[in-house]
Amino acid sequence: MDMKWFEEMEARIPHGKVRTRFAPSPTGYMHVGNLRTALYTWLIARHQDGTFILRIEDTDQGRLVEGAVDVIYKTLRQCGLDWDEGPDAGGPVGPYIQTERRDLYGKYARLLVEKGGAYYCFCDKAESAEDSGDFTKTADPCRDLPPEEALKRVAAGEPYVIRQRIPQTGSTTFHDASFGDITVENKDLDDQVLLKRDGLPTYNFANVIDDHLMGITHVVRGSEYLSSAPKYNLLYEAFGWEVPEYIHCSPVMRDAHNKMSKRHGDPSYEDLLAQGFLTEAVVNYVSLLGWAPKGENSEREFFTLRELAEIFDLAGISKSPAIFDIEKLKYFNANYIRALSPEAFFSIAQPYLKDAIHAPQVDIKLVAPLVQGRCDTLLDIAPQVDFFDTLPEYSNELYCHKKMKTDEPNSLEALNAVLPVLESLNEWSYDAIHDALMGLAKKLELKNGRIMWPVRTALSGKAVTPGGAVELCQLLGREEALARIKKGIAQLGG
RNA sequence: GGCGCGUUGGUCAAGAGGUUAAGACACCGCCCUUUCACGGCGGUAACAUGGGUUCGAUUCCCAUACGCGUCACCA
Repeated sequence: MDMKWFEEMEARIPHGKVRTRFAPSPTGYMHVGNLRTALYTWLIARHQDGTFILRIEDTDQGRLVEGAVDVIYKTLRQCGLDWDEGPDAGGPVGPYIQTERRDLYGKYARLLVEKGGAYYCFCDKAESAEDSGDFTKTADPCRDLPPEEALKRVAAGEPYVIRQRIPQTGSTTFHDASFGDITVENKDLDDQVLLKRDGLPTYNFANVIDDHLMGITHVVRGSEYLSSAPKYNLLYEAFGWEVPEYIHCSPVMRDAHNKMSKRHGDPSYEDLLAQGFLTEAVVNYVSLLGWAPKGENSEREFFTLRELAEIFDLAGISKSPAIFDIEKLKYFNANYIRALSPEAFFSIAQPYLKDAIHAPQVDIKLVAPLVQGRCDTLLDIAPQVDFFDTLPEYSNELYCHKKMKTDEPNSLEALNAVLPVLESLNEWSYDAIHDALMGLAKKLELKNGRIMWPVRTALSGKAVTPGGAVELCQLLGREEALARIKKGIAQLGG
């Protein structure tokens, strides 16, 4: 055994700073839960001015999806989760793609056999993977094979796996940053496979090796790995390595019983963008699913990524699962949309506006500020502005509003009074229209609403519009506005 | 089934033995307003259950219930 090589590997490991890693399997898209794991992992690193590493776990070639790695890159970049080391960025402890590290794992597995922490197993799959009723630790005949004999059979080309040798007695205590100490009896742990028959490592083994070799100080992962965690300690112990801090996160749920999943039609990060959500809102909301700021910040909910990095604290991570609530996401999104500068909003909203408004005289740049404060998602824009292109069919009941004190007859009167006033306007500007309409109300000694409501109704054919009568007049342009008022008069029987 | 973990309003959650048990979303009401929305103000609504420990338990311990995870040569 070439101990020199192992020493060199050890020598590469950086020490002293916090190092975290996000280690996704490239399966095609980023679920919300994945995104949250990436976020927490990144936050832990950035909070302590540490290093964030991207590692691709692609040992399961069967599940590989074309282009999936690009989705990961793209998502992390969009979310602002920059990585310091990774497949593309390089770094001192590469390669950062597991299939490019495959030779490593066998060497470490054999090293572990020498150290007594593992053994060769020649059993058939069926022989040790017990599926009878009560399941206990496998009584593997290979466990007690004399080393020389095992080596001889390996040399003879007999197929084998390498299993972890777990003590028959005693117990192992594993520490997790949010779950605390978890103690299990060693007899309840089974001799898991470390190196598969094909020579590739299992996830559990590759993880430990890579995390150690990459100098990872904080391991963030899903709570589904909690039960296998004690075995990790035994592995580290057998190698004589330092155990990193573990942070297990409970899942993001779609409801009380099910995890969010593509299968159930739950949205991935990309889906959410397509549904008109802003990245910043998604990131902010997701950060709060399973984590809450402590102390003085415990009543705050809106945070930029920078602010999160500053205050992120392991103590705030929750042990119980959190249900993803699209309504609350909408609330965050609406707030982020409103907080945008008018220019920023316009550039984001432009495609949606262009898609919905084709009438040439309508200036979408003026429509934008009217809708900015009125949508939860970008998808809410189109249905609000559809009346600009064509006046919808509407019922005269729309003219009746109790609070405005309007009904069909007095709406007709109002429109009849408004028409000549607007027709005689020589300047079709917001101020001119506004003054004319308000002046008319005053002159007739009517509440503003008595004039404004019928006008807005005639112009839009809707009960709810972005902007009021004046804005709509201005945006529709003289010709179209007057035509719609005439249409209203006609429809009211005038 | 064994083992592990979890359980504060519909949802996200603060709280760490003594509190009128925060705050936010949603919901309802009022105000503002040329509509709606926004905004402001207010309201409804919670410690899974049973035993301990304690002068006192949402908080600590033990059961029970329910839920989730895991028990692969998948990750």
